[in-house]
Amino acid sequence: MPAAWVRLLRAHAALTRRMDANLRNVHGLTLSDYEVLVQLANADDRCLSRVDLAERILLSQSGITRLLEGLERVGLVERASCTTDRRVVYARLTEAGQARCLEAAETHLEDVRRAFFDRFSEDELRSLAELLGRLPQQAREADGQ
Amino acid sequence: MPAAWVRLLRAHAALTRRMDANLRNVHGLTLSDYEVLVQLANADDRCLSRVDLAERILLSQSGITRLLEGLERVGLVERASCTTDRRVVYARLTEAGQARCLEAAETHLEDVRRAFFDRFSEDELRSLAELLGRLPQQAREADGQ
DNA sequence: CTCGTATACTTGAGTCTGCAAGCAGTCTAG
DNA sequence: CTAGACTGCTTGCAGACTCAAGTATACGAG
Repeated sequence: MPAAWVRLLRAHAALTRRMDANLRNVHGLTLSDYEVLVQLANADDRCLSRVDLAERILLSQSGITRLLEGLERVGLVERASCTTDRRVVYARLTEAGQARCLEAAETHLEDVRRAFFDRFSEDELRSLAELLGRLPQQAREADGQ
Repeated sequence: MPAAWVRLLRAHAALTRRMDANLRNVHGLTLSDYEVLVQLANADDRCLSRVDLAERILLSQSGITRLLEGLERVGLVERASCTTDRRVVYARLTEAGQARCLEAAETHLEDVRRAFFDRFSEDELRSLAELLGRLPQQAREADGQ
């Protein structure tokens, strides 16, 4: 029987491919694009700094810069400066971004439903989440080496 | 509480980064490189076709071709032709490849131990593996849509 | 105030990967 | 036997991501 680690690798590859392909085809968004939109949609003022974003979706800072470039170009996100620290450049979700995020969520949540809710009971889902939560969730050492 | 899906994404990102970095630093191998070596080491005759390899480590065929280019260049893997079907080009683990795979395994298994065995009991590990195994494990539709 | 260090972000260069197209070998229907 | 479909592999191109270096701003010690 393949070990948990191998299955995690495969499940990740299989799921992200499927979900990314669906988001692309239906909404013209990458899975990463979508993750950024969701993070912003859930943030205070729909506004987050590059650094925060990088931490939340586990991407390097330069990755975030370039990802946002694309989203800014198509008007889903806009730049906003911080009044108290001029180094930070907020990424703010626009109205269009909010709308697109909601549309894409339908597709994505349907994928998540098929992948998770259709295969597990509520208890199983809770326990899967609990177990996965014990694995490292951050790139940097701090959280559990 | 973050859902299972989010935790899976993060755990994957955190773990692969850590493990990939270790393999690179200590042995000059990518995590993908290592996975290929392991698959070959476990295969009959230490020999596998490109297609088989692609399926096993969930990479596209072109990805495999280029990955093997690198491993061939440094002599860890060699090409071998198939007597019954001249389309297939086997990738065969060399002695050097076998040796390198064993060395790298030490580093990698230590990482796996820290990430998994130190955090879960045997029962928990079994149940994590079982739950993960119910998620799609293949890119193509067939296995569970 | 100012120098040194730390932080937020951007940019350049390079790597890894996938998709689509192409080539070569295989198989099947007629 | 042969035309057409299929399979295994490689290649051109483009995209997404990282690392390292660079710029601008902030902040603490003296």
